[in-house]
Amino acid sequence: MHSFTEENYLKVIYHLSQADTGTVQTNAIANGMNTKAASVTDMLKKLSDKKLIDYIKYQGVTLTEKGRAAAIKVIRKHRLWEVFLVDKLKFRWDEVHDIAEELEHINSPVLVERLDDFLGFPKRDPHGDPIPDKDGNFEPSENVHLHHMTSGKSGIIIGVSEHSSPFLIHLEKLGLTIGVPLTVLEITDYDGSVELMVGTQRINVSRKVAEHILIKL
Amino acid sequence: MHSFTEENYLKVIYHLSQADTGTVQTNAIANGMNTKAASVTDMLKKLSDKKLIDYIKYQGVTLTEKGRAAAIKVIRKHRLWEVFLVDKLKFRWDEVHDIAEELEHINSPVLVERLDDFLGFPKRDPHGDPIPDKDGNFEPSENVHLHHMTSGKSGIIIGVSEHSSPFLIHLEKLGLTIGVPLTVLEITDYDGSVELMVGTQRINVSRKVAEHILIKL
DNA sequence: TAATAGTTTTAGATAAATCTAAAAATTTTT
DNA sequence: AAAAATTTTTAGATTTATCTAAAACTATTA
Ligand SMILES: [Mn+2]
Ligand SMILES: [Mn+2]
Ligand SMILES: [Mn+2]
Ligand SMILES: [Mn+2]
Repeated sequence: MHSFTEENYLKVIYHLSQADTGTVQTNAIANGMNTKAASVTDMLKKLSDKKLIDYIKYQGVTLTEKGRAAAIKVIRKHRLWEVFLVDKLKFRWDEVHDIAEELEHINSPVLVERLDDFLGFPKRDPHGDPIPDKDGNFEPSENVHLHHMTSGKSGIIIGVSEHSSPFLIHLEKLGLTIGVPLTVLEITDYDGSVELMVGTQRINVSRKVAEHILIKL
Repeated sequence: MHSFTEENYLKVIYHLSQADTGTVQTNAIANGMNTKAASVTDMLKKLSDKKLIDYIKYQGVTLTEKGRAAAIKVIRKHRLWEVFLVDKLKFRWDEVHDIAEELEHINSPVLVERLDDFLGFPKRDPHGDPIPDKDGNFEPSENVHLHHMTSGKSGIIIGVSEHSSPFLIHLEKLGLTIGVPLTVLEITDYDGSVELMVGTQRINVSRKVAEHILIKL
């Protein structure tokens, strides 16, 4: 089995390789892991020895099929536990990420399958992220980030790409939760902030916020 | 917070100090932790520095109030998760111990309270062990081990003091599960095995098995 | 293309938890 | 109360994951 640390590295590498295509850089991983580049290099050698990543010195890394499968297993667990916490234990969507960061490392394949069954095989977690099935398959969401939309376009909020409590509480205050329909009035040239119509309300969100809201057109 | 390892040491020390009174010996801990006496000595120094145990070289250890409270928190989590696995996820009682060994280290006080609520504040786990409440209180069971009973006495099975899958599956085969009423016919002098009446069935269990069955008179 | 800036790797240390082998202390037996 | 047996502790290594500082490499800019 893989250590907690190895699993967290794999998850960070997976998410970075989703964000932009191409190889993942040492510094980006260090940032994602809240650690130093030197520590990352040490771990990259280890993950490479285990055939979880393809690694060429100075050239960045990509996940192997084995590494990708391992990363997706962890992500599946994370998202299933988040559903459990919200649906069954009545946590709010902004409270569950940190607990799921711990629960995602529990190692029992049968537990994951039983949990999935107990939850009714949910397709998405409380933040709108797709939940991989037991074979690792999921519909890669065709969603667009709010800051990439253009004036006049409409859609509904399908998810968020940041899970921190302050961010989610902020969204809630603005009434911007999953399932809410909206129309983009304008993307401001000056600061990139987005002017929205939500129901009868006119709302302005900063570019920083818009970058973490996912819209289904 | 305490590391997983520290928590496991505290739990082992707690259980050993329940088993027989007086101080707990280094070798007993080493046995319980599947480690070597030298490693235990190292850890005892660390736990002593943290004021979790009272430790005098060569004289064994006892838990401080702080140490006892920490141990009981872990035990509470272990037993609540076992109830979750059996009641909600439909695991058998012999399948849950190892998974609970991992789940017991998840660190979120609010999660434990929500879980307790979700499960309906159970008083006992699937093996009949009492579940400490959020303040650490529980009724210390006044039960007697089967091998300490005498001929003619009756009672019902209230719990088991071993949680391994082979043992529990063996009990299940004999029909000796929690809640079953029985009468002791004889404690054999020769090998300590116990002759039982369970319903209309006459059953013989070895001393080794009898040592791990708890009876409420 | 040569200097500069930025990124990544190596070298060497540290902290946690473990180990083996040997020394020290305690308990049991004669 | 010695001697023997057992238990416990120390000394010194090892493994994993981390760090800082310096060296090596790559990319950018002039
Ligand atoms: Mn999350
Ligand atoms: Mn994690
Ligand atoms: Mn158990
Ligand atoms: Mn444990």
